[in-house]
Amino acid sequence: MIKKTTRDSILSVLKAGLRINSKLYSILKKYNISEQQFNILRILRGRKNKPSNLITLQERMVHKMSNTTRLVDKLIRKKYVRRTLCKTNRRKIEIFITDKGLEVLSLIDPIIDKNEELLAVNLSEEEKKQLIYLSNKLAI
Amino acid sequence: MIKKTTRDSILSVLKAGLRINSKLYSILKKYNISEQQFNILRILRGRKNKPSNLITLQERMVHKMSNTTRLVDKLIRKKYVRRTLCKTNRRKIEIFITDKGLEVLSLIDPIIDKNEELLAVNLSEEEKKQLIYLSNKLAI
DNA sequence: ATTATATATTTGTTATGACGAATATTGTTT
DNA sequence: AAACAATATTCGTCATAACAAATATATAAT
Repeated sequence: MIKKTTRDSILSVLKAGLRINSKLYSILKKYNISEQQFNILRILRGRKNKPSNLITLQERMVHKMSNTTRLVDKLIRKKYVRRTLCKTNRRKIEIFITDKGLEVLSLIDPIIDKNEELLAVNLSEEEKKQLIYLSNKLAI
Repeated sequence: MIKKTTRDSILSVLKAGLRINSKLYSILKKYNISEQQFNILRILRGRKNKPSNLITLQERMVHKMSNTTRLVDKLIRKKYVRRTLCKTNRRKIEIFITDKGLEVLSLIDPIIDKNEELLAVNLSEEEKKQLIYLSNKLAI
């Protein structure tokens, strides 16, 4: 018989994750950008001018691998990223964030930050550290 | 400037939630049942023989409201639930779990339980309680 | 009674996720 | 070099999520 605390700890984290997800999602929606697209833009910015290929992106994405090809397609259509063929290895593509992509990020970032602060407002600094520690030990 | 602990606490919980999700999903997939369908079946079982309508289900579902009508459709096709019209209020439908639905639950339950225990294996009883407390304070 | 409003469900549409197959290129083995 | 395996990406398909609109019934207001 499974312990109630076991089940509840998993359920609590699952639900908290869903609440976070839906909050961030509702913000990004206004900018006509999906969470995963946002995630890709942030990864690209983080890599400065180093090019990224699809596998690099997939590895670093928060969410499960979806269809990164098509996610990038959508970002290209919005002119937030550009894609070129890798010259040394023609199987690879190289993906860069554009100035327009950086702009939209700088627009969204402070709003996400503010909301993340709101999401965590009930936790003290010590509690946040504890939560990081504990949730990292869950489900690995 | 947002604190690293704030951002990390949210990211850790988000990722832990995704890990839980993907673990449970991969189990249920083998039984050709989605998480949300499983969730509905458990809710129905929990309500014994009391009928449930769509709104009851929606309120209790862990995941965001998807399309409950169609989820129930799929469960009916598998003969795990049945649906009748409410006699006193013809806007409502009444949904019940069938014996076949109960059977499939009793098949899956122990496997889910075992995996939930595995997911939480690195946490002590005290830590689980702490995690429940902290994650419930996040994102509300 | 007629109109308006609220409730409960269903349906249509678009976008995305999951996953496997297909294609192209590169690297390795014989 | 030919055959084969490994790597990187793209494409096809189906299921589901998100959301809006439509439909049907019930309740309330005039």
